[in-house]
Amino acid sequence: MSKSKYNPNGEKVSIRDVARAAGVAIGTVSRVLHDNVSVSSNVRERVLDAIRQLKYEPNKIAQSMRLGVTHTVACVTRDISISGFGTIVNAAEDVLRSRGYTLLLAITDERKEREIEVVRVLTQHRVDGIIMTTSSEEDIELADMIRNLRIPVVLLDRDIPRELDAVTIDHRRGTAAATEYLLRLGHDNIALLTGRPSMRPARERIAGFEAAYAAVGRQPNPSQIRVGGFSADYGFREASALLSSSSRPTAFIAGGMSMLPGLLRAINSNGLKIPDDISVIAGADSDLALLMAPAVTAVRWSGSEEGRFAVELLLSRLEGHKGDPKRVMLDTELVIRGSCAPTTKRRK
Amino acid sequence: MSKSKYNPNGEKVSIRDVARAAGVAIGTVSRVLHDNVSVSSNVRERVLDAIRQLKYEPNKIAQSMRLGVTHTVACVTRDISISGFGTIVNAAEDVLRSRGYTLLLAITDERKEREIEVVRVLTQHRVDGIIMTTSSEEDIELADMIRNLRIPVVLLDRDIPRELDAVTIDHRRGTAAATEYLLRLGHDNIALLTGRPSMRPARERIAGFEAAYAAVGRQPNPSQIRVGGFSADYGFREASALLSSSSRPTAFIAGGMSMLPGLLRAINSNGLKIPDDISVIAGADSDLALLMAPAVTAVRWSGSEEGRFAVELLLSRLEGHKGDPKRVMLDTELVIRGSCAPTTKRRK
DNA sequence: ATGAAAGCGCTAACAT
DNA sequence: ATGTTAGCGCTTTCAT
Repeated sequence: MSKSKYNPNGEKVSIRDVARAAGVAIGTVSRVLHDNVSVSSNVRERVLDAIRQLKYEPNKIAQSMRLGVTHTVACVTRDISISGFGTIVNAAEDVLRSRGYTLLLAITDERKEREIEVVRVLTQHRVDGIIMTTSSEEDIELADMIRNLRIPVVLLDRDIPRELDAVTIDHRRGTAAATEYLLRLGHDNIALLTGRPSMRPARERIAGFEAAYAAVGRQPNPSQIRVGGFSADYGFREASALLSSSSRPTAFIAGGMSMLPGLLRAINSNGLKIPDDISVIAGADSDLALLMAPAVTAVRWSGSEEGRFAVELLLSRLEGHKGDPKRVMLDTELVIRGSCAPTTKRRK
Repeated sequence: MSKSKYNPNGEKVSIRDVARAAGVAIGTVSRVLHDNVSVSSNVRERVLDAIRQLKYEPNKIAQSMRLGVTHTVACVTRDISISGFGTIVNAAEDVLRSRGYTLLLAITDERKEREIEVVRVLTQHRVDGIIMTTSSEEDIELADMIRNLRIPVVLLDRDIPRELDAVTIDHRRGTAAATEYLLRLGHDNIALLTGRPSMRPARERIAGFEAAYAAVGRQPNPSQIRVGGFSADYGFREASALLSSSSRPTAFIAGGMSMLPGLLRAINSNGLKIPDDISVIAGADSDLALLMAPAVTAVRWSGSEEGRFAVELLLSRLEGHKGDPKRVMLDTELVIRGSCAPTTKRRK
């Protein structure tokens, strides 16, 4: 059979083997592979047959080498065991695949050294572009490294470096709406748990929080704004501390993707009941928020859109689009559920 | 400055540019790159300098071309917005990175055509190995396709094709323990919601379910075993149907990674209370299970270990290990929380 | 210790 | 319409 004839050891079959089997030159094989017009249907058939016989798969490594593009895009992010991130990556993969790209994934654990190392390796792999979150927008070394990249980069929920495209979330409006809602329910001691202001999502949430207070002529108590990290553990620690402090908040805003679990743990272990003892708003929606009893009021946006837009921005650059940095900001919506109660109704 | 001298357009810098800048042959540059002994410290320094000056990054595409390996591994899975899958992929990426590999990710949505297409593309990218779940262990075409791959494949929670390495989970024991526990609480009408038996996790759960019944000399009612899919939606639909059937179960086992959300939705919308009206066990642990009030009793295993073992098996093959298929089965543990009550205590 | 050169698989420019 | 060939960046063998 032709397989043993032209590819005796069952080894890797190359375009050369196909050419030999079809009795044509390799250039011709390449032509049929790329639907190039100038090839007779007779020859085309023979080549296609040989390809099937030999189970030939074009070598994209060699193509990349020759063409200077790899048709790969990397996504660099903190932790995809957080389902919000998974949703973004999922959506990104979907549109990338449908456009002929393959996704490389790198997890950074929000650590700068990892981010730098990982981007270096991706550069060596000659990915065509990168979609990423960074652990800090203030770090010069990080910013320089990204800026000096020779390939387009799209930021996820970051807006520095300014010269890059980015898709961001309107956390400011989301958090303002959440705060306003709590204020209207009579809460005047609201705690905001979020990450470090060196990251946009935290900055924006804080700004929204303060804006809502300002809109009613007040100011939040700075000690009720906790800005140490986006992790569930941080949420747990700070919530625990606040709950046992003398000025215990009557409401919490969990300003991060994985902060609600930590906050709930703290509330549970204090034996508090939502919403009777304490009101809660999640700064990101999740199954957990939706399915708790009572369900948790949440600031919602579409992670799928976030992923999709990021890819669109990137692909547009890869297709040669020049011009100023593009920013896409996604709306947020306050989904009111059962986790907040008016203060007047509160027992004690 | 040397940058403009040797790399005038600020374009891609190659080993040739480095060689020129250092005044040596490209072979020599390659030698210092690979810590090859035979290079004088004098020359080595000059080369290293040039590399720094030019910000040279070796081209892994060219290396792959030359060496025939890409140092990339793909993970092919259903949906990483499910946090259980994210945990596996996270862990896999971590050990891959630490061993010098880069992860490619492909999402299949559990659809056969996608699995086939995606594996073809990954083959073209010449990934060194693949870690994957398949949508069916009975599909001949799928099995053949995987078997004919020229690279090592490690299955995640599947055991067919038999000739492949795999890491599996002891769902049988986990589900048996869950069932036994419910039986001991007095439940005799337990529903099992799980996926199609063409996938190992479903088969094993059913087997465990039946084994636990058999151990007390009974048999489950076949109509209480629903085996149509692993999705939250499926869980919701079947749970809803069962809850409004004449022989409403007194307990549910949600046998899948994302089935608990669906089940809880159904229970909520029926206005039922856990555990008073209905007992629930999750077939996989999650934040949701942990943080519900009451917390949901769950069958737990380590997704991180699953990901890590899968990579270890794969790397061992990549390092040349021959021999029979290796199987690693991870233990499960029934974590008892507050979502199950004895039947005698049930109101009604 | 270092240089020179072949060749990995492919595409595209150039011949015919 | 088809064949031939240079060259993408690299590693490694063979000289020297």
